[in-house]
Amino acid sequence: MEEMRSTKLTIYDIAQELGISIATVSRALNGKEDVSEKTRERIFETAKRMGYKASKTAASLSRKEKKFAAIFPELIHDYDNEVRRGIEKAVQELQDYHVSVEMMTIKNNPEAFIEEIQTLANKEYDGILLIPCVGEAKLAEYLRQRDLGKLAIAAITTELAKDMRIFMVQSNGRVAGRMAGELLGTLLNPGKKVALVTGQMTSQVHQKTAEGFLEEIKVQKLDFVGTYEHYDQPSKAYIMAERLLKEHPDLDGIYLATANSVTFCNRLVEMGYAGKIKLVASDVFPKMIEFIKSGLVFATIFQNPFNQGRLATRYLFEYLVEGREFEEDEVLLEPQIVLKSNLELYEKKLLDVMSEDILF
Amino acid sequence: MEEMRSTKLTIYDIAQELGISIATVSRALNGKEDVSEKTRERIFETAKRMGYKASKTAASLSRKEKKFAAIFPELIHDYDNEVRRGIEKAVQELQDYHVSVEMMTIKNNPEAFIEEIQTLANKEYDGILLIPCVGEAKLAEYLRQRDLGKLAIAAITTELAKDMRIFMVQSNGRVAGRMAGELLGTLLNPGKKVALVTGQMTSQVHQKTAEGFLEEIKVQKLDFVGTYEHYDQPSKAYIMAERLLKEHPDLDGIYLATANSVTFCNRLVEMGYAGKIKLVASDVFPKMIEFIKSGLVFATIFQNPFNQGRLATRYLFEYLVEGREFEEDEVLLEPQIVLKSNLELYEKKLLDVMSEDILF
DNA sequence: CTGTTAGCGCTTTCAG
DNA sequence: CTGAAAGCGCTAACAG
Repeated sequence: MEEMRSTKLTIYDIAQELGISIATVSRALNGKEDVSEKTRERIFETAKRMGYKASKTAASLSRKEKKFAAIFPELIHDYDNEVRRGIEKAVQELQDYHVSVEMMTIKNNPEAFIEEIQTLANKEYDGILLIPCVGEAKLAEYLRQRDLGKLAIAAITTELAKDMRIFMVQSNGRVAGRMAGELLGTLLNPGKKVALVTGQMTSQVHQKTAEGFLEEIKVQKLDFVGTYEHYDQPSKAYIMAERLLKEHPDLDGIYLATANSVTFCNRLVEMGYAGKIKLVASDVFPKMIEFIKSGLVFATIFQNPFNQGRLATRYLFEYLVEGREFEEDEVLLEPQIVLKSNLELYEKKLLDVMSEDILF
Repeated sequence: MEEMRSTKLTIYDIAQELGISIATVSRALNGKEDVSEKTRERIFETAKRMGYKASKTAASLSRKEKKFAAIFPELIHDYDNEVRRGIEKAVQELQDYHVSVEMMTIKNNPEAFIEEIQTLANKEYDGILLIPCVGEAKLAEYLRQRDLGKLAIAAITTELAKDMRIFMVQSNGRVAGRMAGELLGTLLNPGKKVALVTGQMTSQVHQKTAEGFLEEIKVQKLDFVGTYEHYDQPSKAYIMAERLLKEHPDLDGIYLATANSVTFCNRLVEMGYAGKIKLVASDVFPKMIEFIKSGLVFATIFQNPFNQGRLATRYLFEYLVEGREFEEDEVLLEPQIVLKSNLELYEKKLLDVMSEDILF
């Protein structure tokens, strides 16, 4: 029978307790300059003692607008699109909290990205949401050399030095890899041959995914024949499918660890391997839905890009507005298994812009 | 480069446009009595035309508190506990929105429940969150006979007549059943014998789960030997395990569609069937985690009770405060597959009270 | 470094 | 049925 909300304690109360003005209390609590260290301490102490909880609603009613920008690369992938939808969802949820988020599309190279970021920093933006572009390593390097002022960067599956970002949101690659391994293990008897097909191993997520996969492959006692990288380029994927099957014509299973595997799959079908090789893939996008329906792909590991976008936006807000601290610099989302039997739920998700994942 | 937030349009603007007071606009927009049909219409029309969006933050700053209660049965299950945590999470998220949620624990029978509900209705509560008690059918019947005034009921996996509740939140039983069927199908060759073990088939969720399972079993060409109900009673579950294996000593797989299957599993192990029969189960709770780790259970279908509680609370709030309409009377959450390889994520979830599922 | 004051957008008495 | 006015809790100038 516990009450879950006490009668509201306000800055007014704590000001009164201390015999000072509410303005000072507000300043202190929000970490503004211009408050003596001594009173600041007293304020924090009493706030804590009295059990004060700030009202976000009241705050955002008077606060000046926080400006965010989300930077997307041109030539948007299904993945980016989902991230974008997630950000839009978060914006909608935050609409009463006095934040604006500008979506911008930039040339897909680190130079263009760094310039845009610099510009935003100068334009007094408060925070930016960074979606992966090619050449992440370079971007990270450029970033070090710039003065971004107080601009806060939230990375979505993008590698940056830890001190250059507030946090990074991404899928739990290691677990995703293990899941793929376990699924192939249940599909195939011990000793069967499996390969890993991926985009670029330079990326940390892909590396972790690969690690998890290899780990599990060992547990499942499958025979690992090698990793094949196609750098997310359709032409390479095409050729690579041929090479892989030439080198291992008796291959039994493949884990397609990158979302950009359509070309690869198509080539597989052309070569008559449909149904002969067990496939576990990554992500859910229109073409993948078809592959699963047709039975070409047995399962896919959903990495929830929508939630990646949504969470990143929300966390950035909490960091900037509520002063939330992030001990864990990496926020890992749980990958989910999608089979034919639950495919419809994800199919719906892609279509349904208003989908209620609840994140809230 | 679109701005995602326009400069705020307030009731003040629409009052001015119409040459009336903001009070009237507020009343009309909130569906209060005491506004002539004519002005109400004009107000709605202009609000729409001007693209007015109410500010929830401003509203909840002045609104009087909404009172909710969540009614739990005594002798709480793991399931209830998770639901409870979800509700608490939602309350925390809504803390600035001027709602209070009282958690109450009631004897586990429909009579006690109906009395409590009636009491709450008289005490001017605005809404209640209903967690399943035994004898749901009776509760539904009793409910019809009472005058609950304006009390809004949100059901969590509880069957009520549609006009007696605002909505019901539950897991997508049909899909869960299909998923279990597909998993058994990949584990077992066509023609193998499988059984369904469940709690009570009277409940709608269980029925749908069973339907989905049977449907998929057919697709997988497995041999279905029958449904076994143990009414969630440990003693029955114990005996039933024996009966099932006596009737089908050559059984190959079982889908344990109810969370209360620990006794059943234990008996299975005692009888020496561990490893001989493939098991797919339901939900994730401490004991189930052990079963999966040990390999006794291959997979379990997570039904996300935490999110059921969280969503229900949030939706009730949206209904009561924001006037949200629910075309879909049933809100179905997506079941998730938990294997050994991703178990750690769910294990963590159970422990981590503050887990960020985002739902939000 | 600190206090005063004017709102933010809305709901709710209290008077008509 | 409608309007005036007093806040809800907080922030942001503006004065000290």
